[in-house]
Amino acid sequence: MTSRPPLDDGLRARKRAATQTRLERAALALALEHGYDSVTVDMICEAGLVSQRTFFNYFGTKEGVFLGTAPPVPSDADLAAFVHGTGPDILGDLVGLITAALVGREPDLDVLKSRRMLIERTPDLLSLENTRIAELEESLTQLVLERLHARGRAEESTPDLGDEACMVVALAGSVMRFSMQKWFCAGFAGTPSELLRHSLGLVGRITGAAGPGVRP
Amino acid sequence: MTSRPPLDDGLRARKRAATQTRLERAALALALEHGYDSVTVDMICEAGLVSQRTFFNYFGTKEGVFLGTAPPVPSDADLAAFVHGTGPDILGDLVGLITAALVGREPDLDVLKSRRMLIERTPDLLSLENTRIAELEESLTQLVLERLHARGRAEESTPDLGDEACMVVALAGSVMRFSMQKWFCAGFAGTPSELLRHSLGLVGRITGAAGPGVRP
DNA sequence: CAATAAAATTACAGTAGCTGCACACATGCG
DNA sequence: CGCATGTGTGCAGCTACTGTAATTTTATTG
Repeated sequence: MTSRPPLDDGLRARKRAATQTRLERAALALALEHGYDSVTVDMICEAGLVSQRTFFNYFGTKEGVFLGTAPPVPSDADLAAFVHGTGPDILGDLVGLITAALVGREPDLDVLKSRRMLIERTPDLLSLENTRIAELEESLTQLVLERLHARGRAEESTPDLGDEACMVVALAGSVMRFSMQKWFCAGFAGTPSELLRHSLGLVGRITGAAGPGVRP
Repeated sequence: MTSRPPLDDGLRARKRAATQTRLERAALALALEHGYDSVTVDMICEAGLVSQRTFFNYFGTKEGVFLGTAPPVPSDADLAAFVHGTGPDILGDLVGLITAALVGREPDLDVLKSRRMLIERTPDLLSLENTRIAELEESLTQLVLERLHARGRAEESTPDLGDEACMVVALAGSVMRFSMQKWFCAGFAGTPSELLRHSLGLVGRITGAAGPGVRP
């Protein structure tokens, strides 16, 4: 109890990380081969050389191993950049922030893409993923509120500022879902940032906005 | 097979309907009393005087009895009114259409409100509900596309018209989620249509639109 | 290195949601 | 009444998931 806190690179931590990725990859491979529904937790455990109980100690649910253990949380730097961003396009900046967090988490792009395609085509997983994102909404709303404050907006002059922040987050969710589907299901020939610009352009066209970045 | 289709008001149909609502109400009452997680299917079956097997024949899943059997589908009249609507506010009209379908399905308003509050506070149910709505998205997109065509828009001049329709549906989903949460969790002091107007006003403010219904 | 504390893994038993199947029963219809 | 069809039920079984207690593995300390 008096010793220094456990190192991140001890044998223990390395073994843990190894087991986790081993299970994640085994699960992904099995699902791509047999389909999500046909894959049982026991199959994954056998392929990953752990007991079923250990599996659940790691991921909690069957879906967990496919979604990854950690929710996509942005870096502090990105967070600060967002709050103090001076652009007029809050929605676009927020979408960018979320995207960066999502992509920056998985170093292996092939694995990322396989995983995303599996999620996109599996209702169970997609539903769970949306739930996870919804759990982030509260903190995102807080974040948007901070930015609004930083830009001089206040509850005194705008009583429903909290609602506005909440709606920004909700709209960002829509844009994300649309873009994800476009990117991983339909195939979008272009870069991610082009796709996001396209999506945000659509929003502007629909709501009759002059377009993001308009200056009165 | 040559006889006329089974009457809607035969003994059989009436018994079926009775059993269904009996189970739905029993489930709702149990969940409000003990909490969703503590209620087991067996408890609902005992209260509803049916076997577990029959329960699953009716609802398929535990969640099903709480969400209601049929997804909220608008009436043909409302559908036609939407497609040929001439207002400039597609988003608002679509949100109104969905709301009407949702409210018009449950005659008993107390039951509706209890159910919605339970759904809203139960992640499992909320997630499932979102999945159900997502299943309607394809047909809604088609509907929006029809309206766009009726207003003279065509793929020839706007290649990404399908994307635009898809985004309209996605945005409507955001507005619905926001409004539902506001209505059933926070308490909104006002009529539903006021709430929807408020929500749509927020969207306009965020995207920099001159506002829905603007006439140049 | 040996002893000991802490953490990880495991087996085992049990619960709950859900399904296929076969059989009994009720209803609608001639 | 007699038959076809729809409906309810019991049962066996599968899968996801959890609590518990025992066992093994890693880390630390004397």
